[in-house]
Amino acid sequence: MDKQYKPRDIEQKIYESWEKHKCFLPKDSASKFSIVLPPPNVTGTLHMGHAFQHTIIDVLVRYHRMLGKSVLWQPGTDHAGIATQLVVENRISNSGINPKTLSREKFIDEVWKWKELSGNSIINQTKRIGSSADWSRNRFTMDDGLSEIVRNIFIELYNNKLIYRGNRLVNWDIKLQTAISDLEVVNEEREDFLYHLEYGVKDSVDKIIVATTRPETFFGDSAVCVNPSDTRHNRLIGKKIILPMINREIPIIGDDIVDMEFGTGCLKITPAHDFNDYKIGKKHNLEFINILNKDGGLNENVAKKYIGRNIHDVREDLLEDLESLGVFKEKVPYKNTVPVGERTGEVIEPLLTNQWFMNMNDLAKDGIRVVKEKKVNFVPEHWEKIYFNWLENIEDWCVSRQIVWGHRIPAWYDIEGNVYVGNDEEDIRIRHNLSDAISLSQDTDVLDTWFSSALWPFSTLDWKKDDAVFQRYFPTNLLVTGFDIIFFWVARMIMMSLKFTKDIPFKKIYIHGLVRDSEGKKMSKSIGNVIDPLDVIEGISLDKLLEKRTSSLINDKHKSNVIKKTKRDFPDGIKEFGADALRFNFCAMASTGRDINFDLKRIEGYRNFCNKIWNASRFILLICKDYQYKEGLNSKDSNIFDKWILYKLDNMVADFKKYTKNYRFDLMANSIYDFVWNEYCDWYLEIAKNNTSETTKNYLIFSIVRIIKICHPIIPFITEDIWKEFYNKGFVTEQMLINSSFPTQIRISKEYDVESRVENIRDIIRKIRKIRAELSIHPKEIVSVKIFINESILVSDVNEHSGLINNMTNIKIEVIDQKEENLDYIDLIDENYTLYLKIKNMIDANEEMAKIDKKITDLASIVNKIDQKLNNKKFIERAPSDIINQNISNKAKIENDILSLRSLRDTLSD
RNA sequence: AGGCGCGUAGCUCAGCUUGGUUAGAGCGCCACCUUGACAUGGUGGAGGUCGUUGGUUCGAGUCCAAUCGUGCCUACCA
Repeated sequence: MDKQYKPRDIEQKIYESWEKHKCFLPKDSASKFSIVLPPPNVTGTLHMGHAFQHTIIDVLVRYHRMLGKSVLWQPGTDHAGIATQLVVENRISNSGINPKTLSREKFIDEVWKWKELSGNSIINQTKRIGSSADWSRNRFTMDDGLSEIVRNIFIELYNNKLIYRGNRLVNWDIKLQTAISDLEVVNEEREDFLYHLEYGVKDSVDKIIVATTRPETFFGDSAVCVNPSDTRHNRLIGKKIILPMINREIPIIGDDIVDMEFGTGCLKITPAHDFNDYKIGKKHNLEFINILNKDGGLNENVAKKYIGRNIHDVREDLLEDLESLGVFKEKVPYKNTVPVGERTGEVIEPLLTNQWFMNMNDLAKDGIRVVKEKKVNFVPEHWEKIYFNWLENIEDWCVSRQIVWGHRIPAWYDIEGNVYVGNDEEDIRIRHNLSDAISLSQDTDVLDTWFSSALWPFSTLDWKKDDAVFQRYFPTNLLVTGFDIIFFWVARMIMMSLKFTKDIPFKKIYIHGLVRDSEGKKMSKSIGNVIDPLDVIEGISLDKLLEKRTSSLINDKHKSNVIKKTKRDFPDGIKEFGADALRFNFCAMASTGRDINFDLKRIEGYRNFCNKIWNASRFILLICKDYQYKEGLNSKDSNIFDKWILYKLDNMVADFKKYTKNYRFDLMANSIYDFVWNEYCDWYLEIAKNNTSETTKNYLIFSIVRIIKICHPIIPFITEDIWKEFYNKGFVTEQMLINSSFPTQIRISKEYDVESRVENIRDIIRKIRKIRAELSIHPKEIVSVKIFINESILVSDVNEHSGLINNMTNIKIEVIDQKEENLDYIDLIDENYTLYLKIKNMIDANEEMAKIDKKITDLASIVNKIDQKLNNKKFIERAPSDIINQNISNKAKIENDILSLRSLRDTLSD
């Protein structure tokens, strides 16, 4: 083995060998563990969120696999309708062709071509972080099988009257020219104005002033609304006004929805272009006047000179015209929130269109019920509130999109516009008894991407296709995902599974935080603060990083800033840390919080940890070079440290179990880190150096193998590689670690008080080291130490392990049977023993005495605090006795320490 | 406007569910150490009035109330 661990040399080879040996396929076993991967977009490249999520999943998957279960991790990708279509349109544009000129079929061909070309790149990246998914079952939402399920479910929902077609107001993105979900709309706060428009009232000298943020929609107004109890205006209710330029007469109506305090107290009503006005329009039976074409151009319902102009460009011109007509009087500054398309940045227009909707009422009720009944559990639990809140206020889901990439809606129309829903044209003709003479054309819309995603847990698990697979792995055990798609995805999967499989899709939902940059900002290509997980694994030079980060900036203004920050944060680029370090880091960060700030410094720490394990293994291999390992442990010859490390390992196994159960991967990582480094390497291995007996060798191999196994789910590459060495030496029998079994507890007998005996020895060593360091004794100086002990077991332990103590502290220790009176020694007093160190004339006494005085004062103040408690009558009366005793014994211990320090001080002052 | 998080060491975070040792970890910092697994290392150390105020309690980082700061989500008054 190399002196240093080099992830580059091992990771890819190891992954290939796992695949070659088909290690990711489910084994035969009575108990199962199954999980579906939230399918990433085919457009995507692996980002930190994926890497984090996959790590968490993979830890659990590997753990359960080592428990001998039949583990299925079902992977796949999502076709991501709009996102993918945009990417492909861009590609086509870049090759000099206008994508709009391509036929639907040709365009879809192009998408498939592109999907084959790059759609699988994310899968290859996923493999780099070690995900042990069953790639033989890889699925894509547009696969034939999945598409068939999508169609069938649509048809069934339609036949059940749960899907219907309707003319409704939807969020329209004029750039994409499609409806989008309100979840894809972000509200942006903008400094804007309230525009006051003054209309003359017909057959009256009265004027009425409306306040609006969108003057350009006045072409679509069909009423002006005032509050009936508003004495300024209510007498005008029932009269009419005439809209300027288009000379349309519209009524003044009354409704107490109008806030009298706001603006002018008069509200213009545009039922076809505003969600609130839509409701008012329905209520008062107003005219719905659409003024917009699908591309955002104004239609023939507006004044002639504005026909064809884009609604987002006309405001200034229109205001000028209205001003000259004396209608526009003033504008007042107003902070407004504007709906903006998440993908395009374009202001979203509510638009009346024919769309397909899914009635969500009953589905939502079932979705709420299974979580309320704890059949499905959120981890952490509080996320269920978010889930309930959404489902309780759910509206019908607009499932149609006016794009071409996706599952085409299985509906056909005859020339009269009658709708027929069915599998294909032939199916429809048979079902509805339509002759070939009637020409049918299919709906051009496709389904919202999330429609097929909602079916993912059962559509990928061979629902209605392979009962054995479905029965075995569905429902899945767990879903791991981010809180940002609880609405988009989690809720819909639950509802659709309940509806169609009559079962929940998963028992638990582990919601993880969002990975942010080290300053807590969301990682975004347009901000230029993205860290690519592959760059952390493989490393990247500063130049390349700069290029990456500046190439997709939305705004060139930021460029210099991005360059400056990147240079500051990564002066030498990013070092190569390897997938294992990245994975360990993700586990350590996976606490209950909502945000995860990504800090490269921490990864470096975990890379070092990997190196530590590497070297510990290497050390053991060196020591046990020609050793014949004997399965099983010979406890007769083992010493207290051997027993102690077994005991600690048992705790480790128990911890791991506990932390997988409560999904505290951060505590899991910390507990492993602490044990391996601070107990195993710092103590057990150091101790073992002093005694390389056969028994010890056996314990060394036994213990490191357990550690490698326990660590494997988190850091699979390095552990598998080390395993190979152990396998070659004949120390383990299973050829591959991934197929080995997870350790169970040994439950070592408690006949020896191993922990406290080892703790005593460690304490002696720590005390000596500490005083040596504090008194600045050079490490090479051998110090004579005597120890007087008043506990028999400790006498024998110290005698037995005096060589060890000597080596670990560079002293010469001697156990004496009465207290030492020689003034050349300084003494350290403990409850069970007194240490005498011959270092008096090696040090600067005054300096040391000052240090000791400070420490005595500190300890005295703690004693003081405890005394206050103990002197408090109420404390003695009401506190439980073990707490009181704890305080008493604690006080005694500190007083002992003080005594020891005083005595040390006295010795020094002599 | 409501809802949900967060605020603990220079930085990143545990600890709060179920109140009780001298509040922990990693990184960083300081000193010393080229000790034969590892300098991606070893030994020792410094550093915190737990955002603020009040309350409950014998006892509060932990429970309650208020408040400030901060982040997110949902719904929005044109």
